[in-house]
Amino acid sequence: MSEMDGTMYDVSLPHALLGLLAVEPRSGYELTKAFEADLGRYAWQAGHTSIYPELNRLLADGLLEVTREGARGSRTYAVTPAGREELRSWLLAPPRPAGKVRNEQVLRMFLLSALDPDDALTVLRTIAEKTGAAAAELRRVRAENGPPVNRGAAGFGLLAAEFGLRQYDAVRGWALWAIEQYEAAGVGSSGGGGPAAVLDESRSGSS
Amino acid sequence: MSEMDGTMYDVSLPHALLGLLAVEPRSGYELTKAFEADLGRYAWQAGHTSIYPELNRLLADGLLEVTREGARGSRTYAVTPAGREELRSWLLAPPRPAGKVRNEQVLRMFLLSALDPDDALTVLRTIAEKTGAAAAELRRVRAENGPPVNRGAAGFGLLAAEFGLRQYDAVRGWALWAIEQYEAAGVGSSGGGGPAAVLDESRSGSS
DNA sequence: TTCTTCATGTAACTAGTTACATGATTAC
DNA sequence: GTAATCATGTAACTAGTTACATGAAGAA
Repeated sequence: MSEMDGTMYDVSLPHALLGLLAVEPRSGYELTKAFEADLGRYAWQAGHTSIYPELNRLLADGLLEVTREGARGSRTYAVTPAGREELRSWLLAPPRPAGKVRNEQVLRMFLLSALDPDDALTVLRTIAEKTGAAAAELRRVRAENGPPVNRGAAGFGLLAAEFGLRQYDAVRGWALWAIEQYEAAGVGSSGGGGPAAVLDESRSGSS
Repeated sequence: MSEMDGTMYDVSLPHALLGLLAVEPRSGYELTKAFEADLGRYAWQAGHTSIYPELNRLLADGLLEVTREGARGSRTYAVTPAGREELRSWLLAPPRPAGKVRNEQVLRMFLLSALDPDDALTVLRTIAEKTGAAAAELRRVRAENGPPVNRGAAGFGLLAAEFGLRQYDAVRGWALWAIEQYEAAGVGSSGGGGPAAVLDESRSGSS
């Protein structure tokens, strides 16, 4: 094997698993669902094909233990003291500057300035609309039945919902601001040319 | 080869490159720096070892062309009409629900509920502090010399800076909110026990 | 008994990183 | 001439995805 000497784990899937299991012991199958519902929506995604091997690795490393073997071969995992310590030290350690970011949504936003202004406005309006709807939906769900998901698992759902909400609002606010900038620059009515240059002076007009 | 029939590209590195080059033709080296400075900070990261092969692929696909060959073997790439069209259709296409998210920072926040409240508060305070400082710095830089980076390349820097700012503020706001929740639940003074359960009722106290 | 869901796994592939390697140009 | 930076690349590895595969348990 290669799970050796108590190693670094600067990766994150293992910590996501430790975190979910620290809140509440679960089986691999349940973890898979948790990723689809909770974590996967905002923070980290993983399919069962990543999860199961990782669980076995964490087990071999002594960070997890099997607390129950149920029907059709299911195993319920719980975090060991060593696992708790690993999670704690990872969370308390200073994350590398700004952390790893790879967000397709954000990428799309940034590439807007490469589009011609009319297209950019279309995209911005869609973003504003979608994030507005998503935020409203989240608010509705939360108001109706408290923590939207994971009701049994305490704070997780609350923190996540609030974070998602603020995130949506921030993105929507940005989109609306960007639309204003474009419109103030006279796009959409006066045709191309002069003042649009504020946000997009260097497009070569090609194609 | 395998760059065949005008294919799907639901990936994103190629689009990031097309986007940057649509704003302004650059060499692979310059793109690498742009990823470090601009895009890489918020949206997508890539090292030169991913970029160069990808440029060659896009070139072979006819989405890019070499417009200049400079000193020590440098090639300046520009987007072809086909490339512009590819970028445009990708940006206008409806992104898959919520987009791919894999953000380590966000993961850390979510796992907070797995920590005991005192540790969680420490992390939250650090987050609030760090994002506050980052936002202040961004504001300062922007106020001083307009678009912080990429001054020659038009709107990109402006949109990015504003987005980053709102993002920082949102995260900071969330962290402060979360701190309030924990404190309202009586953590940090009254010791563990009763009301802390609001945010963390199910920690099994094990170890 | 058939279909669905639960529950786990392997194999092949894709994307991206780290480490290694090379050479040209500019600054001192 | 020596060091730093510009500029590109290859090879080996890691992480994660998709497709494939299996079987048990419960519902119809």
